[in-house]
Amino acid sequence: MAEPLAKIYEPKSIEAKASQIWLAGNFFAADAAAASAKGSYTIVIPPPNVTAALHLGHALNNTLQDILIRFRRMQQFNTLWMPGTDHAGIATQTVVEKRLLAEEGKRRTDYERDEFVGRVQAWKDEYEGRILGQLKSMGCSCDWGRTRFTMDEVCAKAVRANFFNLFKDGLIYRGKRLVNWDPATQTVLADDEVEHETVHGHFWYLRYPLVEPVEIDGQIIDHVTVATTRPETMLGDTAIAMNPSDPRVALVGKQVRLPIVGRIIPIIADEHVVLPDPESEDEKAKFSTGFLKVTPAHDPDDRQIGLRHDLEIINVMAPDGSISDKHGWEDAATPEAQSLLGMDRFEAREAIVEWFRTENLLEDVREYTHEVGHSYRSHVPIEPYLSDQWYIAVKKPIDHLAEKFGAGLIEGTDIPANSLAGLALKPLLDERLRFIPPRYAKTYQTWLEDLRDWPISRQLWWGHRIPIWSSPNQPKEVPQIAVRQGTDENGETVYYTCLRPGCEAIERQLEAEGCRRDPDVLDTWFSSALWPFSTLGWPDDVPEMKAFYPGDVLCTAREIITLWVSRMVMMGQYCAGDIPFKDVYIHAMIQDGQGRKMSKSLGNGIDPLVAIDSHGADAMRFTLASMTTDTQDIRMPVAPMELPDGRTVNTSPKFDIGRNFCNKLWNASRFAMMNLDGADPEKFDAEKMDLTDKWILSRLTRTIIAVSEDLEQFKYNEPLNAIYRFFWNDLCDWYLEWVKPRIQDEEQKPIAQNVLAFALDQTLRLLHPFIPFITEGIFQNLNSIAPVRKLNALADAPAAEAIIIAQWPQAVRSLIDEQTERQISAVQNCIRAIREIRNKYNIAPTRKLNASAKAPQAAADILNQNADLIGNLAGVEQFSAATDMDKAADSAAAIIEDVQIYVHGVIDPQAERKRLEKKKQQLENGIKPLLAKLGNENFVTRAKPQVVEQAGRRLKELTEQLEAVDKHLAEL
RNA sequence: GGGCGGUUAGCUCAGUUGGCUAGAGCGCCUGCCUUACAAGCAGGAAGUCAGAGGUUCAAGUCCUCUACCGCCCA
Repeated sequence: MAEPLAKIYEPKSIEAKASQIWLAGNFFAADAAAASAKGSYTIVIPPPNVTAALHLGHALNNTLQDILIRFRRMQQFNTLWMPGTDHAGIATQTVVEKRLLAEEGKRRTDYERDEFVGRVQAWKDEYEGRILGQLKSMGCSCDWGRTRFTMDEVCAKAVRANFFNLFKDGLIYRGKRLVNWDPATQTVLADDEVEHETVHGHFWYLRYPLVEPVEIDGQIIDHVTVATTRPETMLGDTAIAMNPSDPRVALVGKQVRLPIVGRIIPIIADEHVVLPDPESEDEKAKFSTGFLKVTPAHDPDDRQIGLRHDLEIINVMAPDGSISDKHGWEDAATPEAQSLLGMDRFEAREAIVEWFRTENLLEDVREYTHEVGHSYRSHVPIEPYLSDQWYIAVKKPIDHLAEKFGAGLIEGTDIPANSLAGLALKPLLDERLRFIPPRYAKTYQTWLEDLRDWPISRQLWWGHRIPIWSSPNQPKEVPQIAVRQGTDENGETVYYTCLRPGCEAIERQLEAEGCRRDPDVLDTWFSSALWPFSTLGWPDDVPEMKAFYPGDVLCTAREIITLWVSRMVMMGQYCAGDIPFKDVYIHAMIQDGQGRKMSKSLGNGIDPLVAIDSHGADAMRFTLASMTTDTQDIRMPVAPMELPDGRTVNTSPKFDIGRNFCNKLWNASRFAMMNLDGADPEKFDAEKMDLTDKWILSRLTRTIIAVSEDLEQFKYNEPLNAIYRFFWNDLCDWYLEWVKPRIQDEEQKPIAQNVLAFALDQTLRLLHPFIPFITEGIFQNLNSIAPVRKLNALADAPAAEAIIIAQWPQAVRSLIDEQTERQISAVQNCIRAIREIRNKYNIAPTRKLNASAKAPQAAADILNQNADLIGNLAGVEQFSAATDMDKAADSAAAIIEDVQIYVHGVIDPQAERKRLEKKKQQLENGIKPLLAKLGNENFVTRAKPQVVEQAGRRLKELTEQLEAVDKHLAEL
């Protein structure tokens, strides 16, 4: 026999107790060999970054996943929730670099590569531990024994295998492109790692002198004026472009002497140049001078112009964004140019503008607001930078996949069905991949349709090192390697060799032969893309792949749809031959009370562990789930609160919702169990159930149906609301109150006990996915007090050693009893009416009253039959109803539908008049629109007949009630 | 610039295929420490459904436009 429930609900102790039970039972573990008639159900966790501890958004994300996995586990699927963390290349390296600089004053380059990686590894170990600890505190029922990390051996093997396959299929290539360069972290970024921010900047109008003045329409022109937002790039200008339809087109072919540098550059004609038009709505035309400085090394558009006109490419910056003549700028000969070397790009901007001003070559400065790309990690402006990078060809057909996935372009796109982009797009179009809510499918589709090749190399030290060795000499081909020929930065022939995983001997041999391994690492998303199967052991032939792949649902935030979801689908198809999940559930973003993102810098974040300390893990989960609808934001007011241990920390008063609910559940369960002593299922007789028993079982059944259907559809707020209403408003407010006297009655007791035990059991099971700890704790006690919960042949709650593996409630539809529900509803209305009168007349709760009711025969019968129910909850001693009941002169009256309730001996004419006048007003308000409707011939002839009939019936009812009210008023 | 959300009670939000008097929690007001629960119980007040127009017998719900707030993408 377990201890009875503690008097006070204490989340901490119940959390510890439940965790212990789950751990001891090994209930989270998934067995690839297990047979389940239902099949398997798999979720892979979106691996949190090891950059930092989890925030409330993660708490939401993982709560929702845990709800799904616990629901399916109770439905007896073979469930796997795969946990793990992500190495988050650039993000983690950046935070560690910042910390090293702050704490030790050292930069990355002050360390050897291995040493630095070791420091990041230490950070990772610390945060991985914290993150997994947070997840466990939240109650996440992940299979912890399978915990993976994107850079561990198992995942690394998958990365190597996939890279090799892509390379062998010719999908990985070396390309020289203008990349999104982050000068702060000194790495290339993919397009979607660039954030566009509005910047209040300027257009500077710079005069470039012509080598020889030109006469156009009698005017001598000795210079052209270019408008630029980035004057510092002028050092790398290699042409001036103008639109061929510009009236000054005679200038084409002339030459300009580039200020500061002295470089002689041509004026060329290119359609790209926007003609000036000060009146134009188009910003570009408004600010344009008609002359465009062309800097192919530092601007994507200029790069295109440069390619069209075969212009020289002069890179004037070092990788850190400072002005440099060491990276492709060879004519920095003038003292002015020399003086700029080494300056940061923004310092150089100022210096150059100042130079133009002093030289009287600065024609104008105009304010200009525009969007500028910034690094999503370092937040510095992106520098378009020409460099060699590894790319994945996303729209290239893959011949050997044509048979499986089809070939040719997907209709309406330029995407071959058997290209990587096609592999990701097709399942959506075929409706095999589904987004919830559906609107997010568009984000996914548009992104894939506009996709460009994916740059995968990153100039970082923290990540999967690119498995390519290069050499000027062609290596000997063996089956474990793939070789491609290319040209290096200097145009020399180079052989790129890629190796399968597990060929360390060959690697050493290649290096001994002088092959150099690529120093770069892979984009983090390259390994994340493999997560749904790398974690299971792909590419090895393991039982886990057969048992748990493809998975079922991915649960994530919308910002990650393009970065991650798309790439998982792509690689799932390419590597494992199938999509990694059927459903993508996109949940809301958590904001603070003012609708701002939670962030460290604003100090408005909430640590899940703090919420657990302040309110309990179940309370946090309850609140998060109850706020989850399909909207895209959740506002969570943030307020500091003092914890028992003295810390003042951010939490949210919103968690009160969950805590109050848990407290209620605790107390109601405690009360129920206090009364379940000696409960014996053998003594249950369905024939002896009273109206309240049948009613609560009917309500319970409806709740089971609703909750099950809602969870199938990834709804969270609705099922929780349904249980809330059932548990609090039906079970606690009414059934428990009605049970109290029955427990004292030996005849009634066995019936009430069994129904109560069953209802409590089912309520706990329905709640378990949402609030696992408290339900487990109570369930254990219930197992001791009433080990068998069943209602003979009517319904069964199969026993289980723990609720986490208990069978999900089965709806017995025959228990739904509409007549009973209507009858109880009439009884409740009667009770409420009497309570209202008690309240209005300020009658002490202890004072017993007499009451009567005038009602139609059927209603009168019900009320008479259930007079004790009314008596118990309304404090009424004598009650009787009849069709011809007279209203005693000293009684207060209430009119509810076709029933009139009289409460005797309490009349206060003034108060009574007030009440009745109010009721009259309400009735008139209801009657008015009905009269208008029914007086409208269009309504009567065109609305559905049952609607018209209903309105007529309603009008009759309300009119009768109004007559009754008038009668009572007259009698006062 | 393209796309997507939101605007309903003081606050935070529900509201399905258009159809009885638009709901909940918190807060507020009144009365209760009633032997499960004051983190509670009983009762109550509170809404021009952002604005304008349209479709319809009927619009919080469908359509168009406007305003404000926010997100994603370029």
